[in-house]
Amino acid sequence: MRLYDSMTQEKKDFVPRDGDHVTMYFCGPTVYNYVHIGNARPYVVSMVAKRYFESLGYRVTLVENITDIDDRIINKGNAEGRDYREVAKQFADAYREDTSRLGLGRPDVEPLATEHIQEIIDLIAGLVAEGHAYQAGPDVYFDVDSWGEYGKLSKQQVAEMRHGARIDVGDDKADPLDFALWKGAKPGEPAWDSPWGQGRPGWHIECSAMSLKYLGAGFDIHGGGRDLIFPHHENEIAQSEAAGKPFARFWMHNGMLNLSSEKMSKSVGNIRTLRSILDKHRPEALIAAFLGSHYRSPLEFSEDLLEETEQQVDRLRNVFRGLADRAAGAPAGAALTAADQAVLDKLAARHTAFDEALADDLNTAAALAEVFGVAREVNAALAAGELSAAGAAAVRTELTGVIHVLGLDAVAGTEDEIPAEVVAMAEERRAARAARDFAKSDALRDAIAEAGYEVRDVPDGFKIIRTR
RNA sequence: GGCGACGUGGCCGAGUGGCUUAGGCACGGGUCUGCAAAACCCGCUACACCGGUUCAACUCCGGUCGUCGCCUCCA
Repeated sequence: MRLYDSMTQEKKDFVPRDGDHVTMYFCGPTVYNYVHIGNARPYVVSMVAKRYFESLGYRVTLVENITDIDDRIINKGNAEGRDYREVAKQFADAYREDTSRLGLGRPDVEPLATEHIQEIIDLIAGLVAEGHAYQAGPDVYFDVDSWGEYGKLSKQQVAEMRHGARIDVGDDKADPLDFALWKGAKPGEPAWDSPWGQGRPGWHIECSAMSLKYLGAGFDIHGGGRDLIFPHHENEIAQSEAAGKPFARFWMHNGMLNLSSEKMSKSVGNIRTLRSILDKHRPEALIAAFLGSHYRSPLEFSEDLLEETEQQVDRLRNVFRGLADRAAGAPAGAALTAADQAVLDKLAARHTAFDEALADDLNTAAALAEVFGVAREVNAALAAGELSAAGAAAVRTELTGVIHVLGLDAVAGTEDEIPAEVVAMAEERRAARAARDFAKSDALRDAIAEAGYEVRDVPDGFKIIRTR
């Protein structure tokens, strides 16, 4: 596979450090509020990347942290008169709940910063001992000047950065670029004991400590949003490598989401939370919206986009419905016909193209196009009656595997639970149609639609499907 | 100012030096249907602008215009 690396700014052949084992770390959210849809993109990208690697036969360990100690969490707690832990717990739970609704499973490890204070302290102590960090008052800072490679990821010139840098009043930094590894606690703030007194970890250090703990030095892929390149990832590299730990081998950054017309602002109402989207749209539609463009491109996010992808997933769902109907009652061990084989051959070619698309820097948009190509070919074969029951079953099995990689498993689900009253209305409608009472028939169809279902007339009767 | 993206047909969005009609959505015309829906078939077909390189550029190079992200907390 070829994977773009933000460090070298080019696509490189990806070969895991450990043979058949891929190690990945993605920066997760700081849980001071419900996560917004922007937070969902790296989540989806990482889970799809994991599935792709697994489809290639690799074993994958994906670590995605949850930052549960941070100024914003503390501030929120203070503002609401609650303990910061309560705030962090509430939104960490909400984050897991919201992302789980996407149906992509969970990362293998989801470490919390507050459960790795010792690892963080050990890492900082090492940096202090090596002369890469220093204590200043109650705080400990990383000495940027001591690390010659600072700026190598963001391509920022240290001298340039100093120009525009601001020094916060009250800081004891020796250099405006130095960043906090450990923040001394002010009265009333959450704190842990450390060699430098009571305090809490700075933001960047947790990711270094936890990625190195779970994946070891020189792990394969570190990902996150583009906006994390500076300072977050730059700092992670500096503090990790200065501590003698080679860091990530590939840097994978996803593009930002733009909210059309609605600028993401701090004012609470403007933020599009993941849960608000999922309350209104099926998770597959959101996933399709993300996968429809390349992960590195900025994505214009809108209601129109979601409505379009709702149509797309409906299309895929219809393929599976058609396949399931055709495959029903397939006799075990039935031989495939030549026509079946022709369809399977086309599918195999699409599958190859699908894999090749993903092998090129995870080009999900091109991969998805192949899936739609299959949809057209399969529908055509179905319409022409060229697929036997056994053939349809074989196609369905193969196609299910393909869409699984993209996390679109839900479109393969064809088992809609239809309420008895809806079925009764459909039966009544059938009778009305048989009696050529089309006014009544149409009224019943409207009533069924009202109930959230769609009735389709098929040769031997009707078919009911759930709409949203 | 520094770093980095990007400008593709009605919309979204891949991609490549000389056939990809990418794909989806929307739209128009058909087939099917009592009418629909779904599905299939057909159609609509682009590459911001100006130069240059080349037998050949949407694709390479240079410039112009425009949009955007980061440089401060941020997925």
